[in-house]
Amino acid sequence: MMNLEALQEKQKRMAKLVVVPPSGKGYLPKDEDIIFSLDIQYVGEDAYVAVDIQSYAGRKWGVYAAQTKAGMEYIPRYFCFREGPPLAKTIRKVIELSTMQPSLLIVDGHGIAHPRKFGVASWLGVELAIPSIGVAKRTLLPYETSPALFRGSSSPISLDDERVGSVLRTQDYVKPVFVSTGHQISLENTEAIILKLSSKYRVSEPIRRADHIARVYAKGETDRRAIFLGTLEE
DNA sequence: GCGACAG
DNA sequence: ATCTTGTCGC
Ligand SMILES: [Mg+2]
Repeated sequence: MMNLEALQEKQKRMAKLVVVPPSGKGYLPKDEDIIFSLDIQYVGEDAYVAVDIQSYAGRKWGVYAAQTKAGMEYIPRYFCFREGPPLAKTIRKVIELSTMQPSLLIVDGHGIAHPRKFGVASWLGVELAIPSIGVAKRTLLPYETSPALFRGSSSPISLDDERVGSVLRTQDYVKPVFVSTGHQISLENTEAIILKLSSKYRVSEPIRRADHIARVYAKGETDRRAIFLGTLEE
């Protein structure tokens, strides 16, 4: 196991570096901007990472996948230290090999909707100095009101009276997802982007593609729609 | 002290 | 996240 008190201090320290713009400010997507959407599947401590690449307008550039190691064991609230390192390592490699520079990262987990305002999306955004969004399927913080039952409805998630995220309904009558700023993007734009990308299902299309490829790779299989990079060393 | 707790 | 069989629905 690890020293959780030290990791907690690291989160508090790094959380001060997170940039949370007010509505109307921060990163604003343009049609040709590149979005990296990430997911990981695990086999023990082996992490099978997938990076979906598409433009904001929807042009698909493909999916890359690589195998590396989890940062540490999974402990709720310390998830950034498990999934952050393998994501960062894979993203650096994909940028190098693809020549594509992401303007935005979409992460399967929370941003600042976290007890110390430092979820994995924030960790990754700060680490790479790239705007990031956190989208989770379950919340870590309690919330008062549920959003209306229609696609696009949202309600607040707060921490000590500070707005840190939203419960967002991405499909009519379907369970909502939980979105928050990761780094350098407003909650308003975060909601708009996730809603736009979740046109068919509860989970956004690019995250679904990343999830699928990571799953295929973890099973030792392959898929012609993706580029498999093998094991990342160091 | 006990249970909950993103993926 | 993973473990697992069937089942419902497009
Ligand atoms: Mg995931």
